[in-house]
Amino acid sequence: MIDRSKGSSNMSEAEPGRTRGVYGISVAADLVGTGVQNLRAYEARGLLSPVRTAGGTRRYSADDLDRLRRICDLLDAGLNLAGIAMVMQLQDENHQLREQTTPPHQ
DNA sequence: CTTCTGACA
DNA sequence: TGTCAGGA
Repeated sequence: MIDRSKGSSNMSEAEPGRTRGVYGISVAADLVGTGVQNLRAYEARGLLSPVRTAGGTRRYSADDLDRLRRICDLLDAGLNLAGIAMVMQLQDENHQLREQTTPPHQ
């Protein structure tokens, strides 16, 4: 099926390479080389937070795709979904903290 | 496309 | 435990 409501030949739109690059779940699954069912399992474990459209379809941004890649790498490293979830949480906390406060460097 | 349940390595 | 497969 591949529901792509976006991407209607809209060149006039600004093109932020991150956070707004939307992909269908099938495209994201193909990109990471896994099935759509696995992507849902990752989201259920809190490894990802894809934007949900009004239709209920998931929209995977480039950032989410990068996160998926990290998941695959950590999974190959021998970690389970729970361990990856912790890594993701800590990484997200660190990212937010870095943007909020001034880096304690010098 | 979504959700859930079941089975296999 | 994680992945694959089927049906609603």
